[in-house]
Amino acid sequence: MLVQPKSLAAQVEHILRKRLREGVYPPGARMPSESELAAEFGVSRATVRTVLAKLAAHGLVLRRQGDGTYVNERLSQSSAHFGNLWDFNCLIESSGFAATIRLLKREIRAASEEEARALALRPGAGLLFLQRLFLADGKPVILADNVFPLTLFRVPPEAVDGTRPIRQLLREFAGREISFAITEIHAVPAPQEAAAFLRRELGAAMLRLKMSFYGKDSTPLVMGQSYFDDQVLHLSLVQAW
Amino acid sequence: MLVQPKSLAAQVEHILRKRLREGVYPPGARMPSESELAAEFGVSRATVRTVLAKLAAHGLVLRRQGDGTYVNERLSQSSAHFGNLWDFNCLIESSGFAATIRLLKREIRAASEEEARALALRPGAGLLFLQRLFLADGKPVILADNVFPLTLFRVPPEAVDGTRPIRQLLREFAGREISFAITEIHAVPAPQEAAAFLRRELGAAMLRLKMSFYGKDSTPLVMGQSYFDDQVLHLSLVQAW
DNA sequence: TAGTGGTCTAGACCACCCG
DNA sequence: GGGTGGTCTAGACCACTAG
Repeated sequence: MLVQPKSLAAQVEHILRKRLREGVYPPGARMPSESELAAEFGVSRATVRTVLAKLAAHGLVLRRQGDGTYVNERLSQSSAHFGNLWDFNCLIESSGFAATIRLLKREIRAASEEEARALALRPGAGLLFLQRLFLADGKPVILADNVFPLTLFRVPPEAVDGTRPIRQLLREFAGREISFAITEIHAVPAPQEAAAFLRRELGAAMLRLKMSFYGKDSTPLVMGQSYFDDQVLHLSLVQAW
Repeated sequence: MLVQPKSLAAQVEHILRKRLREGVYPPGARMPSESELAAEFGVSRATVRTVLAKLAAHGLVLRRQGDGTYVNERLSQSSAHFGNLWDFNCLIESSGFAATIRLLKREIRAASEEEARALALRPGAGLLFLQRLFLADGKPVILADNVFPLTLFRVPPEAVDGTRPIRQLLREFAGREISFAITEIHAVPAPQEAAAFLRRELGAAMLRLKMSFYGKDSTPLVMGQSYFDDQVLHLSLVQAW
């Protein structure tokens, strides 16, 4: 039934997510039982269970002992499904817009004291600075500044494609995978630059996201500071327990 | 080794979280292997694995194939561990403050059209409205409005203790468990009421959180709108993959 | 009472990292 | 090579919900 490019569980998850997305299992509907799914895919019930547990943790489905697994019908309201808050491209696209990234600035400069501390570098170490504008259906929605340690890259920093999402950029040019991220969310009056690029009045209330991304070994990979126009793009999170 | 008040996995999780909290496994340290933990607790490796997977998903530990499981040392920076964003009491306490709730207003009124839609009621249905102020070490940090359908409660609405966290309140007075929540995060200029209670200037940039809580059967339980003073309390989220 | 999800086990094999 | 986490299985029993 299934071939093996990735794990069985990953394949099952991919198929189920696709069915949920395409409405094969419509919102509110009851899904097949664990045994039925296991039989259909030719895997053990345990494998199906790990997948369903993950989908439930992300709020896509609701499970009731003695009853069944149901498709969460309230997810249409929400954009950021737990794992795409950090990836603005995903966030924009899952809100139903077409996402594009425009590179505004690319500099190589020395790390400030704060940056050095956060990235576990010595002050003055080389950084690649990227300023980028994220557009949703052509409308500017996020202004993002990112700094990367130069030592991270396997290619000259000029070769780094600034129009890629961060995850891809790290994978492709640094051979690194993001393992976790810490995001701090603040409300601030729009500074001049953000107001200009996002077409808001100076001082208007805006969201500012300060993110740090780390690798598997807990190495700091990237820092970022972003201004987010929540009038166009809504920041909404699903949490499940 | 373990008695059975809850599931084995829940007990193991409780013990490991406690050890992490108390520094038995200090930040950055390598934890015992799955087999060692399984032997210590007298459970199968599979049971240990489900627990470690959960801790990893919440960002508490990092796992590396062929190497080991390590305590995430960057979590001290973060307050909201993606499971307590919705519970302001937890959020305040895990930021290191003492949390108290002050009940400002308690009303019984009819549902507006928007409220009725969101709570799946007919317009004009009875609601319990609570306005509450959350204090961190005595300083006001969150102003929260909540509306509950009156039909939810098993006791007269006057008997509902307005100084409890929402989860407890629903459990105790309605016999309901929260299954998931959807939170929308905006930056807005502080309205008069919020500015007054949170001691900020009128129009200052503030976070507004609009939350909806749902039960296992996807029933809407509560709606809330909260103003959050992010100058005292930081809103920071950990995400892991 | 039948069927569902919830829990747990024992064991197997693999992929990976390190010394 | 030895130990680690990653994957998967087959089967058992329990707790719960519905009809």
